[in-house]
Amino acid sequence: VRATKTAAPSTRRSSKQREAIAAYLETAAHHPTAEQVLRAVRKRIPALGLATVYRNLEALVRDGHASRTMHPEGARYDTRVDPHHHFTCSVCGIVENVDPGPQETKWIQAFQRSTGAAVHRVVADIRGVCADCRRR
Amino acid sequence: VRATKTAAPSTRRSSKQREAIAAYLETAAHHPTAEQVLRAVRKRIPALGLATVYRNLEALVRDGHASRTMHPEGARYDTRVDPHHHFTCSVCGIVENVDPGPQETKWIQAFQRSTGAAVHRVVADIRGVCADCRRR
DNA sequence: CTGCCTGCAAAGAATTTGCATGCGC
DNA sequence: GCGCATGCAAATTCTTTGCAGGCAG
Repeated sequence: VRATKTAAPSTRRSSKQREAIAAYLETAAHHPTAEQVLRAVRKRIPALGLATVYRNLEALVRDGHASRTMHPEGARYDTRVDPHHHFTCSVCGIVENVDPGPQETKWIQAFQRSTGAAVHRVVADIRGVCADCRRR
Repeated sequence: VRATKTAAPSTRRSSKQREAIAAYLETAAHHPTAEQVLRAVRKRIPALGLATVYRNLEALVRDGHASRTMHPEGARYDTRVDPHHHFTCSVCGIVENVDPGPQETKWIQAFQRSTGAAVHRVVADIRGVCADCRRR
């Protein structure tokens, strides 16, 4: 019986839980919350605990395999770790990835020049109505 | 004794709490959290309750006098309600407002044209190191 | 074996809500 | 006087942590 400190799992060991969570995140396009990951992965591993989901998501983020973004409703996870943005439709609630554009790069470069700051990362939260919802 | 439902205060009535909270937010440049607003305003109104702060901040946001942005550490409030962005220095933690630039407008226009979506709002979360911290 | 990882439950942290009281009108 | 906003405390929600046992290596 020794001191414990149940932090995020390291990358050393595999477990079917870890693999299932990572696999689900790969296929999930909707930037799921931890709750949604739990419900989805429980279809394959019914005994899965929420704490395990959080611990593994934390590890995935720490190791650069996923990213975590804050929404008003809570944290959302995503396997895209390269620079990109999010578009949220205020009608249907869908969250889509948006690639950076050349105009955006120029904008950031101008910002760096004028302020003297060094920019490491830009995440834009774009809100509006998606094409599908506009048609209705 | 009647049914109650303590929601955000309406705009009809004034209270010194409400005014003090709004006034502080006007002068606060650091995009304070609810906790920080509480501590600051308590210097003038020691009995101020945290729930009152939350309720009034909610009302200010609802009425378009303030905006709420999610940071990994929690919600932050700001009196700027026109389009703008946030730059967070990862060294000193300061949060600064960033005005939209012409390049950014072009970027969003290109996004709307290519996707067919209608964009209502864009908030960029820019992370990096500010000029002051870079000099050290 | 040995210790990392899991599941469950309890602890924390942030935010919201219920109620009785008091202030603004 | 009436009713809305406040203050306090309890309730919620989201996330993290403590343990004991099981599985991977």
